[in-house]
Amino acid sequence: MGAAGSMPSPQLLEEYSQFFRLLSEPARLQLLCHLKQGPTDVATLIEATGFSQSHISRQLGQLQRAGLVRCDREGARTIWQAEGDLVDELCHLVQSRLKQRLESQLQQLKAA
Amino acid sequence: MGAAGSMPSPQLLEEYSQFFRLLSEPARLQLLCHLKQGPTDVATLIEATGFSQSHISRQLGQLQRAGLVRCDREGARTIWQAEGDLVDELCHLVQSRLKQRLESQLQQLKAA
DNA sequence: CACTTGTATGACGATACACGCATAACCCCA
DNA sequence: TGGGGTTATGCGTGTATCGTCATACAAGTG
Repeated sequence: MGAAGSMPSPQLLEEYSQFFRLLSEPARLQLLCHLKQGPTDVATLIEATGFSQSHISRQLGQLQRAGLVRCDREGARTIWQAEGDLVDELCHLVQSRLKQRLESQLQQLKAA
Repeated sequence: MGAAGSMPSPQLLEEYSQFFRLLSEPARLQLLCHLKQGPTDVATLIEATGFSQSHISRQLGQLQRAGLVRCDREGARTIWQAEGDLVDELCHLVQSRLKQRLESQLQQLKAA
């Protein structure tokens, strides 16, 4: 979405939106956060989140296809871990924005 | 989602996901891109995108509530414009990731 | 090989949301 | 104040996706 004059192609817009859609689900963000703490097996994720096993498996699958997560089979178990800092950076930017916005609203209230 | 040890609160995760959900719709990204070109009235957006008037009105409403867009009433018409560079930065990060990922896959193919 | 444990997947109900149509609310100008 | 143009909203429909249950698949152990 660069400067004026350049419109991203529909395909690129589609890819952007698909990526953001991945992060639009609290369950997936929660799983990513847990994996940020370090490699984790599924049993731990189940206990930590309360989600069903099948649900977790599906969400991890989606995150894996997007390259946000990877897994190593350790015997029968599967150990999952987050891959890359992209999501952290995105969340950090969004958090700054949210903070800034709330402060702005606070100023509005004070002025009134 | 900072470093190991800090888990965002469920409320914060919810806010993140709601924000990303906004960007998970190609129609909204497309509207944002058009508004990046400069302040635009709704008729132009209708012609540029082919969406119905009601659809555009709803999407702009959502973007406005999130502070990504603002409008000035110019007589009967409403002129809309994008606000801030947050989405550009987010898209830039995602684009880098997508590029990097494709190149990696290309290397895999070359090696095989 | 049976058996246990751990993971992925098909089927399904419930829910959420995009998108258009019709219409209401709004704003300007005779 | 009434009429034409512009934007917002109630409603209906279609579709996608979450989340669960049941089940198939994989991997280790007796």
